Amino acid sequence: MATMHDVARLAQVSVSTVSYVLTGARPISQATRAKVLTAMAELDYQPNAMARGLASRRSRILGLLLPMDERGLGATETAFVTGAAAAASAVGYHLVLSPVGGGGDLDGLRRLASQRMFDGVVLMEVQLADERVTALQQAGVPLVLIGRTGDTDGLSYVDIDFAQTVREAVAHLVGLGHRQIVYVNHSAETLASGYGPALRTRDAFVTAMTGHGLEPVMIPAQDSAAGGRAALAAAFARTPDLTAVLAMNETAVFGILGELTARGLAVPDDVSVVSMVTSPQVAELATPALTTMTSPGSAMGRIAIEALVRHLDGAGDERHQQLLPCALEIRGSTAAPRSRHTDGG
Amino acid sequence: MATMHDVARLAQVSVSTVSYVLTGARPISQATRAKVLTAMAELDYQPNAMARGLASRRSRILGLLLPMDERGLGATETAFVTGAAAAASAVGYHLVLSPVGGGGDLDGLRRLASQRMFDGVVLMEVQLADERVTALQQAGVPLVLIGRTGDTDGLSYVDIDFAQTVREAVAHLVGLGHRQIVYVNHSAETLASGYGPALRTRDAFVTAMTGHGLEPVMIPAQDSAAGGRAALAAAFARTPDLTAVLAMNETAVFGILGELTARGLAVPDDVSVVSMVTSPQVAELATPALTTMTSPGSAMGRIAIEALVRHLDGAGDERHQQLLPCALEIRGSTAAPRSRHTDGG
DNA sequence: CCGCTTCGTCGAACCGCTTCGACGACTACC
DNA sequence: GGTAGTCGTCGAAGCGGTTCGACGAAGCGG
Repeated sequence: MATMHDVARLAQVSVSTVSYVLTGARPISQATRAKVLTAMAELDYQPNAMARGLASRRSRILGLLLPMDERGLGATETAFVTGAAAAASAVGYHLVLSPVGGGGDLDGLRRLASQRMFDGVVLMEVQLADERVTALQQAGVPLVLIGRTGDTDGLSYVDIDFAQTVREAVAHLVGLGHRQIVYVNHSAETLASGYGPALRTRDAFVTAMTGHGLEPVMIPAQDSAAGGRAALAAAFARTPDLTAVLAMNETAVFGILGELTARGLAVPDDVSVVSMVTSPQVAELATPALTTMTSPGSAMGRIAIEALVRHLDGAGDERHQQLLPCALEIRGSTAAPRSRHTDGG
Repeated sequence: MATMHDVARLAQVSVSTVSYVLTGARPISQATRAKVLTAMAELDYQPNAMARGLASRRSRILGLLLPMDERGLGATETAFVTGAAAAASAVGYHLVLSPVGGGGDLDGLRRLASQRMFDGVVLMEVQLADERVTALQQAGVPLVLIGRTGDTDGLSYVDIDFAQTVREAVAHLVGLGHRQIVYVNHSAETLASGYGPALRTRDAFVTAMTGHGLEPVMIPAQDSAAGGRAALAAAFARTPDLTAVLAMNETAVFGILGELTARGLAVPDDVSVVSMVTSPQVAELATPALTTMTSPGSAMGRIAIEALVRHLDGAGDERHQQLLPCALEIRGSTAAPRSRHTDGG
């Protein structure tokens, strides 16, 4: 491995000159620059990342903190992670995937932050009240959240615009003529734990339905196919003439579809289904393919990283707060309701 | 941020003594150790990762090189990545997710390797003939492959035992009484490009079927639901009385299921389906849930990292070569064939 | 009681880069 | 033509650790 000294010697200049050629921190004449560049090429020189990081106090490494308690990432999260990795790589940063124990491991987090390995971090799966955020802030690490806390004062975040997403989804169904729409949310425990997406979509659903003069019927469901089945059964018990299901639960939605088929109901002729915050790949797995509110997973990853890097490179300490809506993608699982009951109620 | 000097001053010892307390490279008396530890606690000292990396020439960072050309990772790859991240974190290493341009970007790879940022790397999606492997070897980076090249001499790798996996899958179907089994593989282009899993399962399928005295019928399919549909149509054209499908293509298998339903055929009563190298989460999305050869994604990630770290920490330069079979998990998509043709040919 | 190890600690030399102050050589302006 | 800036370059001092050689104090066999 050639070092800067080797390059300097070969080019007959000082080390600092080599450094300035590399960083552009000071002007260098064309002639000198050429000499140095030639020497670098000849020696196949690559700057040592650790040395650079130590001297400049910038590691050019970003941390992606993800909770590891869950049983694996969903398609949306995966898209987010790869989008973030690609974006980081594109701007010359490295991205460390750092699984952190869910919640309890605050000390571990602080230790991580104090090692000065990360120039900044992206924190995933933020809860409404999240002590990790304050821990990280106190450690002085530049921070971008995915999701957001209740109080976002002085914080940078990127999140899904759940209100807008739900509004559009409901508008789509109502526009098709649906009146009996049931919302299948995450489980009651998840709601109770303060999981932002579940709470925000719940509120948004109530608002949207009420706005259309309709009754907001909501059913919780476990994150599993069985949970979806059970939820659909519960939905029919409560609203026998439902014609549409809005689901917030990638896993449960397939159970819903299965249960629908088992009951001899066709999608979309008897019941329309919209799956929210869902990736196209998953949507295509169903037959018919699911109409979804497509999650901007990869874009969110990119935007989060770009915001973080902008904050690091630029001197400004502006906060980046952005909400991204999910895009309605109409596939085969939604249609006008078959006029079973023309006007009853 | 307190430094080692601060700790040394407070504990009234030299910096090197503090270092020895930390690394254990030399014996330190109980009394001194206690003084140092107390000082560290008082100052809330955390060693600087960059400085340590520079001085020790060990960054404690591992690279996970994944091709970024594809449209996102599947569930199996995701499990692999998270498994690797968890394993790295457990042994005190960091894991950098490094998307590298597929194939052509050899120079970028070399540059990456020369930066000495990674103590070692895990290379995913290895092709049968993969120049990235030699590039990395020449750069002198400790390396573990996921998948394997044609010639694995002197290389460490972890891969799926495709031969064993296919043998078990076929045995399962044959054991149920199936005789007309069609194998749906990846696309012809993928085969032609030298994609190991596709080639190895192809060969294994021929061997397994021939071993049972059966004819190995194989159909390629694009990696999409539509591809699965087309493949199934082709399969029926070629083998009208097929009773079982063995699929090597997580995406296509859902198209196959859809097409089966469209043709009025029930799973598993009319046609049994086994999906290979598939995660349980995906299996549960289908109705009925798919019988799979479950991919050991997370375990592979863990094993790869552990092998790499063992190689780094231990002095030994033994190679780690390991094949992991997929486990047969019987769910609802396989059953004995309905005796449509009792014995016909 | 002497010479030899072993133990515990220190000081100093790096690791390979960035960055600051200094300085000679020009250019520019009055 | 003297003074004041720029420009281009150099030397040296870090950045915060690790690690090696050295050395005094014990411990030990003869």
